[in-house]
Amino acid sequence: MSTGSFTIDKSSVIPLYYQLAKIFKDQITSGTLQPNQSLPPEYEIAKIYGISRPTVRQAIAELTKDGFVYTLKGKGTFVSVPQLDDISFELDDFRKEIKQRGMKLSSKLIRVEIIKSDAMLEKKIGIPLDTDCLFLKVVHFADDEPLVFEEKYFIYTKNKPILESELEGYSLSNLVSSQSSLFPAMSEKVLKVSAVNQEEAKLLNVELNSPVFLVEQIVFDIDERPIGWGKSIFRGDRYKLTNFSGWHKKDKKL
Amino acid sequence: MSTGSFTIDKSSVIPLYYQLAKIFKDQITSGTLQPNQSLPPEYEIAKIYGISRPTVRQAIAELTKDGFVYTLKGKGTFVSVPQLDDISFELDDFRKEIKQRGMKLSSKLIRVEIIKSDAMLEKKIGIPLDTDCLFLKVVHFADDEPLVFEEKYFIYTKNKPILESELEGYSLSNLVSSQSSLFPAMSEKVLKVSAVNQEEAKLLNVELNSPVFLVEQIVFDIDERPIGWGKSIFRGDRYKLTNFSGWHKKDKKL
DNA sequence: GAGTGGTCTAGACCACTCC
DNA sequence: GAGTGGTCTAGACCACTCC
Repeated sequence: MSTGSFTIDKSSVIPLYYQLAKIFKDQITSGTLQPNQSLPPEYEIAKIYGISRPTVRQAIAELTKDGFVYTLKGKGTFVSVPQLDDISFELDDFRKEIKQRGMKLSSKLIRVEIIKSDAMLEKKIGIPLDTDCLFLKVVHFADDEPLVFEEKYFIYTKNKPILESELEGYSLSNLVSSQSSLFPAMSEKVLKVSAVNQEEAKLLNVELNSPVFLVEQIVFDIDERPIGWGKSIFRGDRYKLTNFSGWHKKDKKL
Repeated sequence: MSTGSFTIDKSSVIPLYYQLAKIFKDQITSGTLQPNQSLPPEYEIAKIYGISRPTVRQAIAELTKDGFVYTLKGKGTFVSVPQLDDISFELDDFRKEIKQRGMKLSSKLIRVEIIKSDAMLEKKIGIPLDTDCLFLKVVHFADDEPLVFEEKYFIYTKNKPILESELEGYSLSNLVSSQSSLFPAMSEKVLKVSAVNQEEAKLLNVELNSPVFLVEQIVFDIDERPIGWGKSIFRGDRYKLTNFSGWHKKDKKL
């Protein structure tokens, strides 16, 4: 079973380094090159395919980035063993996701107020006492079905009028950008499981104690000072996080 | 507040491209260079710092990889806007994690048998009917507290004797490697939330209906044929997944 | 047509590994 | 000391963007 040509076409519009990387990828995924086996030295690869060493290095950089090979200084370049046992999950912004599925996205502001940060906010997040903050509760719907419930606190430094429509649909870091003069530079998110309380059950239209995803987010400015905090609850019966690892689907996102 | 030198030291042991990348990183994180602002053209950067264009390009490749800048062909190189609203969670192999925390890891094999794959396995995973499979149930403990409950099915092609100790502690892809002649090349994992049933509650020593993380994994061979399936239940009161994104902690793992 | 990043060459010297 | 990848130079030509 041949998965591709083993020669380089110098007249092709496809870059030489890309053609070379493809050749090695094919040899690795077809088993011709086994894990931990070494590739020929760079100067040799250059000689074999009639190209320069920098071009060979560019191909190897590509293969390294995609996790197919690793290099050891002074020793050589070797085929990687695929990493399958780490879990790395990704969840795009749920607003994007709902729209991508062609569903109607809507949001409802349950509550909004300007508060002074209290001892809880100071202790839990590190926002200094008596700082002006906005506090929001929002429910997000897809095709009129409630899917996500969010509570957010963030430092509020602008004195411009607040538009409800601006508060409903924005993510925490967008809210901080638009409603304060602070610049969100870093974010920490923690994913937990939880069982819904009475308020959450009612807002999300699920039974009391239903299992849900709980994401707690803290947004920091460039000096690592916390400037916002959010809690999002995703219905467990409607959400899952999927992860692919290994060789095949790697270029999915490239 | 100066976060570093703005000149390159050619006599330093630190590579020139790395020094140059550091200069731009400092300017970006300090706000001297704002998001979407352009860097000088490559030939100009080369002239300014007295280095060659390939070295400048190596620095820019580094900055691109770390998410600080992006390039547009024919237009230039620009400072990125930090991406904060994607969720990407990572959970290392839980065995590694428990050991890293200095806790005692142990595993208990609840059940093991050789079965022929049935209609459920064929439908759910795609393993052909009547294929020899191993079926396992294992509970993993940290300091004698049950934390994870796993059920696994995978194709069994070797006829060598099975050692219980080999089955207890291995991850699904390691099990497939060691107990069959198949080569796991890709893995799909889905993370869900769930509430424990009676059996799971008893084994994990939690109350009935407690919320838990549920990870379903399918392992594929190089031709994308499924060769193993696993379900892992992580106690919700003991597990969380943490994620950092943005500019600062980026080099954490490099 | 001027400006930009993308690709490629043919060299050079270095630090590291392994004997 | 031989072999290897890491860094760096000084050029060349190209496709693309924008006018």
